[in-house]
Amino acid sequence: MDVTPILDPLNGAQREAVTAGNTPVLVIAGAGSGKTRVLVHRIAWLCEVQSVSPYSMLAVTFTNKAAAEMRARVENLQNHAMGGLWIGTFHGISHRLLRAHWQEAGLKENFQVLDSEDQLRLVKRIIQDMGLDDSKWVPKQMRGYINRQKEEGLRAADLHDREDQTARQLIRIYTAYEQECERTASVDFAELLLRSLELLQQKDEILAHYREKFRHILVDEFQDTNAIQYKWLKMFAGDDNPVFAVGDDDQSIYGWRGARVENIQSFMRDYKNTELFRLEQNYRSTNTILSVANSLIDNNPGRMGKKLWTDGAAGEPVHLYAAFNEQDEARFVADRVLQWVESGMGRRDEIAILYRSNVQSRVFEEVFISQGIPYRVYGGLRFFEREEIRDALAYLRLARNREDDSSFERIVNKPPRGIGQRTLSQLRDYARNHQVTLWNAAVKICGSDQLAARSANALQNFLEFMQVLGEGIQGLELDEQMDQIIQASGLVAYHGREAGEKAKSRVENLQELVTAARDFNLENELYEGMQPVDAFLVHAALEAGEGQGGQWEDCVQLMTLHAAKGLEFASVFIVGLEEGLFPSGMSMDEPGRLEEERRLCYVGITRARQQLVLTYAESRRRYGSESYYNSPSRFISEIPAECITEIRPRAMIAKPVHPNAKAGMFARDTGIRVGCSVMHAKFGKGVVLDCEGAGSSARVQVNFGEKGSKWLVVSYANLDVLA
DNA sequence: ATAAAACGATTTTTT
DNA sequence: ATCGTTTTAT
Repeated sequence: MDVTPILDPLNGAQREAVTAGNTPVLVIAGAGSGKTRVLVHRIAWLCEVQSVSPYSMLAVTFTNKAAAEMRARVENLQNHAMGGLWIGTFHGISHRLLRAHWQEAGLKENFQVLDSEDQLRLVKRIIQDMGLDDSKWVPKQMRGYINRQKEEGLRAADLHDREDQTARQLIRIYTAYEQECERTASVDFAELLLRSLELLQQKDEILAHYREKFRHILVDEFQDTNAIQYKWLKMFAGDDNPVFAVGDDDQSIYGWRGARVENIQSFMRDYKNTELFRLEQNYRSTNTILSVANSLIDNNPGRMGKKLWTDGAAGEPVHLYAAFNEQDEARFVADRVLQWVESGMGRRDEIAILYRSNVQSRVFEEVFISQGIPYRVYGGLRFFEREEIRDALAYLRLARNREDDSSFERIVNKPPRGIGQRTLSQLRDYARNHQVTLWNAAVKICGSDQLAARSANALQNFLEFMQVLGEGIQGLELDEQMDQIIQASGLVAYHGREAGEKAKSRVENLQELVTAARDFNLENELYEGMQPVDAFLVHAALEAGEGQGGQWEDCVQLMTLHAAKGLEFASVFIVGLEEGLFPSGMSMDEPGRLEEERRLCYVGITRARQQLVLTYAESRRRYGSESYYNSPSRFISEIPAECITEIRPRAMIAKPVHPNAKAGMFARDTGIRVGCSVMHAKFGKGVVLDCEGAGSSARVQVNFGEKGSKWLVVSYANLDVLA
C-alpha cells in the first residue's frame, strides 16, 4: 500500500490528525489551515491504510456544496468513485433514513419536504384557521418558535404551559401545526432531523443496524452544530464508533440560529478519550493579515486557544480608510478595484467586498455601475426559491397529489382564471367544516349552487384542467412533464405577456427549470428507490440551487461576512466598520453576541490572501433620512497599530455642502461642529448631527445613542466639546 | 380583478 | 429610502 499521496501533502499536525487511532478525535482547525484536506485525507487513510470499507463511513456537512466538494476531493485523491460512502448534509442524510424507514418513522411513503417558505405558508394558514390575530401571533415568529422547539428535540406534547396563557396558545399552535403536517404528510427541515433522531431512539433494530454499519463518523464545521444535530451524531456513534470532528470555535457565527459552540466542550466531556489536535499553520494569508486576525480574536474570552502562523511573507500592511460617508466609502473601494485591475495585480473575481448587512451592497452597486465595474452580489433568492419556479413545481405537486392544499392555494388562480378571494374563502370554510382537502371541497362546491355561476364555472374549468394535466404528463420523462406544465398552465404565456426585464427572466427561469429537470441526476443514491418526480421535488426543497446562474464574467464579489465563510480571495475589503453597524447595534444586549460579532470579523479578515482593506464611514444614511455619525468599530482599535496604514482621504472630497454650508459659521460661533462629540450633564456623551440658528437661538441636534437624538439650545444645554 | 395607496419593518441564513 | 405585504378603491 502506497501511502505517499495520502500523507505526503500533509504537515505534521495534519498528519497526526489524519493518522490518529480509533478514538474520538477533535480537530480545531484554524482558517486556511487545511480543514477540508484533513477530512478528505482521513477518509482516504481509513480506506486505504486501515482497510475500512467506504460503506462503513458517514461524513456529515452543513451545506450541499461542502458535501459535493468533499466527495469530489475524496474521489480525486483516491482516483476512483466511492459509491458506498455516505457523504451528505445532516438534512440530506436524515431524509435518506426516513425514506428508507418511512414506516417505522411513522410517516407516509410519499411524504413531502417543506422548505422554510412552504412552512411559513402553512403556519400562516393555521393561524388564520384558528381565528388568531396574526399581528399578535406573527407567523414568522411562530415558525421560529416551532423550529426552536424541534431543534431542542421537543414536541408539542413535551411542553407545559405552566398556567401561562401565552405559552398555552403557543403550544396550541404547535399542536395544530403538527397535526396539519401529519395530515398532509409533510416534513419540514427541523422535522427531518428530529424524526430521524427519534427513529434511532425508538427502533432498536434500526439503531443497531446503523451502528453496525457506520464504524466511522466524520463531521465538518462542528462548531455550527445545534443541540439536535449533536444528539443525532451521538446516536450514530454510540460507544464504539468514533467521531472525527473538525471545527473552529473562532469561526462560530451562527449562534443566533441555534448553533452551539459549547458542543466542542461537550464533545470532550462526553468522550473522555478524545484526542485533540490543533491546526494552526495557515496556508492562505500573509503574516500581517494573520497578526491582525490573531490580535482581534484574542479579545474573546473562553476560546479553545489557537494562534495562526505562516512561514510565508509578511506582506503589505492592512489599509484603513476613514470615509466621509457611505458614498465616499464606495468610491474609494471602486478606485482601489480599478487600480488593482489596471496594475495587473489580478482578476476582479479575486476581490471581495464584505459587509455586515445586505443593505450595504446598494451603494457599491451604484458606484460600480457608474464606473463600469462588473460585480456580482451573492445572496438573495436562489433558483428553486423563485416565485415562478415554485409555482411551476406547485402544479407538479398538485398534479401528483390532490391532497396538497398549499400547492392548490398557490396556483388555483395563477395565472388569474377568475377564482378570487371570495371563492377561495368559501372553499376553505367548506374544507375546514367537512374535514376534507381543498381539492375535494372544490369538487363538492362546484356541484352545489353555493357559488355564483361565473365562479363555479371558473373553478370547474380549473379542476378539469388539472385532471387533464395530471393524465397528460403520465409516463412522460421528467423534463417533458415539466415542459408540459409550464406551457399548459399558462405560466409561460402569463409572464411572457408582462413587460420588463423581470418578466423576461421569469420566462427564462421557467425554461431553465425544464433544463434542470433534464439534467437532474437520478443516479444520486440519496434518491434511491424514489420516483423521478418525487426525487426532483425533494431536490428542489433540500438544495435550493445557485443564486444566479451563468454570470461567469470576471466580477467583483459582493457578499455578507456570513456568506464569505469558507471562501478566500486575494484582496478583501471589509466595509462599514462602525460601532452600531459592525458590531451590529442589535447584538449589543444579549451576552455573547459581541463575541460572535468579533468572530465574524475574524472570519472576514482570514478570507484575505494578500491584501486586506478596512473602511468605515464617519457619516452614514440609514433608513432613509437619518444620518448617523458613528465612531469607528472597536474592532479597528483591537488591531495592532503597526499592522495598519491609514489612507487619508484625498484632499478635496466632495463633501456635501448642501445641508451644512452654515456649519463653518456655526463652528466659529459656538465651537461646535457637525460630527464632533459633546458631553451633556444628563444625557452623557453624544455626537452632533445637525445645527441651525446663531447666537442665543443656536440649536444643535445631538445623537446620544441609546438615549436617542435631541435638539438642544446651545446657550442652555451647557455642552462640553470633547477632543 | 386589478391597481393604487397605505402600512410596516429594516443583521446575519443553510437545510 | 425601499421593499414586501395588506388594505382600499376603481
